[in-house]
Amino acid sequence: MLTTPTRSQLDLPRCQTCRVRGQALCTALAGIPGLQPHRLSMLRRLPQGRLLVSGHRPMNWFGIIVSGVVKLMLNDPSGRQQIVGLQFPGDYVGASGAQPSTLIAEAATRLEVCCFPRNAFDALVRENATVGQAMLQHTLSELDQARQWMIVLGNKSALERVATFLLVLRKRSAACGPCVSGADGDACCANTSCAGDGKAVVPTVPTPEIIELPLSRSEIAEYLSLSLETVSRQLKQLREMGAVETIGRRRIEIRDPAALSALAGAT
Amino acid sequence: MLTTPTRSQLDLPRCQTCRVRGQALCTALAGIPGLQPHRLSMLRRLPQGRLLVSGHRPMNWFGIIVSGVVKLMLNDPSGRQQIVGLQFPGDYVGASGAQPSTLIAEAATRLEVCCFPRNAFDALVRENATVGQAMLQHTLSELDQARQWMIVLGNKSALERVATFLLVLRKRSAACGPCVSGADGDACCANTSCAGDGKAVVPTVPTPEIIELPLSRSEIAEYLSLSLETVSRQLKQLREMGAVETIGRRRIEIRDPAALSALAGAT
DNA sequence: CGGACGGTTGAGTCGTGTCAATGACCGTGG
DNA sequence: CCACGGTCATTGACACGACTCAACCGTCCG
Repeated sequence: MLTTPTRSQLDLPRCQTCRVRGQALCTALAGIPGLQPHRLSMLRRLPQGRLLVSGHRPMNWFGIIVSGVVKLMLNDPSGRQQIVGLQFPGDYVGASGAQPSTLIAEAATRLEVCCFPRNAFDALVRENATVGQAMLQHTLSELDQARQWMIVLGNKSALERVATFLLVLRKRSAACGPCVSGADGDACCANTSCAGDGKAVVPTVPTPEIIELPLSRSEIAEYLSLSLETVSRQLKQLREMGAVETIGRRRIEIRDPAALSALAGAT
Repeated sequence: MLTTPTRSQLDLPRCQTCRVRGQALCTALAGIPGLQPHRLSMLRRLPQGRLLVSGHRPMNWFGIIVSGVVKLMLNDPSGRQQIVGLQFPGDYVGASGAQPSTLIAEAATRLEVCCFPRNAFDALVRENATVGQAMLQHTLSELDQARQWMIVLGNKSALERVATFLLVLRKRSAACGPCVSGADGDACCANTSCAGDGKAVVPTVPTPEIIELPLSRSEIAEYLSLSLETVSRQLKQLREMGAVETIGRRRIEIRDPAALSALAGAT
């Protein structure tokens, strides 16, 4: 009880300051006697567009996303590609299922990933029930999310989908910082401040919230199963309704979260 | 090495003849020294329509489906319900994620479930890495399936969805018997024998394949995110195209699997 | 025999996709 | 620094697929 926290204080310098150190998996790893996760893992920086998993050749590493966003894509047999999920900081990459699916994971933005050699990680899972537990919990919660998303794809209108998407981004950004490319990290902070240029002082405007879009319009369309034209139109409508404001191509100010939430059809 | 198989031969009478004994989880459980799964679990028979999980009150047991089909439903905030997944023999019920979601599991047909007391099962997972492994593998593969289904909901036309649905049923029925209510159990066996043979023989008209529908039209509609009228129309079209034949309300003969597969847009 | 339920079929509307043109942004090179 | 091109995003006109509303039919069960 005394030794374990003390050791991690002294021996895990990178983990110490890591933005996702609260992750259950990290905790589990840190709890393994004699293991120093930061010695086993490697922090890799990857450019936007880099393929992380491409189905056929399985990765030889397992990663925890530290910053950035990963898009998971599946090949529609009819040629088109569909984005079936986004992975944010704290999520995993490379926990492939049994049968190698055609799943493709690609960096939607610049990325920092904490990578473990696959063999070593698999061994950890095999030998430490708590690590396996953490993996299982996380996977179950991803499954939940995937099923929630089915409702979005199945029952929601175009406007609701776009609103829902923005709310998801908002939630994830709040959880772990804007997690997006931009020029560099501090741009995010700068944005938050500069956004409040005091346009007409409306009663219902608290601190302006700005979220970075990790996806282009056409990627958003692929994620929401809409045409990119429709995405554009719905954004326009949200703008006209005063729920959001677009700032350039990759930035959106949420002016009225409550209205957005209502338009999303709850969730 | 000698004792273990011998003991299971002698001590696991119900597991011995169980249709889903090939399940990885069952194998893992059987491999635990000193454990006799059939002593720990209980085979429960449940009527169609029975609620297994209803979100708020978590189940106090974990189950492996032996026969029958379970539908997983989620409450669309706008009131309607959506079926987000079907669980077939060999699948699990009650491995709830961390945060209690609003997921509802209901018996779509009459059901046989092999039930373990939750506390005992959780303890098994906690203490036996192989059991946790099996759970993780299964959950990962469910996640894969859920993502595949997103393509169905997102990109496919009504006709393609219905065709896909029938093919999914066909596949699962082939894997473990028709798994459906009907009058009583032996109807299943009869079908299984039909389905098994015939491949070798004729190209165009093999042995007629009959699958039992575990869902009503309106349930199929909920699953495919279509209106029930549209489901009906698409079935009609499949009939007119000669791909299938409907037999009463809950039975379908697949006349041309290849055509059906083509109409489903592969998968 | 007659409800009641689940399923089928039809007519009309609306939302979203498609096709096509215009406009804004961004990096490049002069 | 500004002009340039390409890419990405926006906007418009139109068509089609699926939903809605509504009537009808068959089957099961009392």
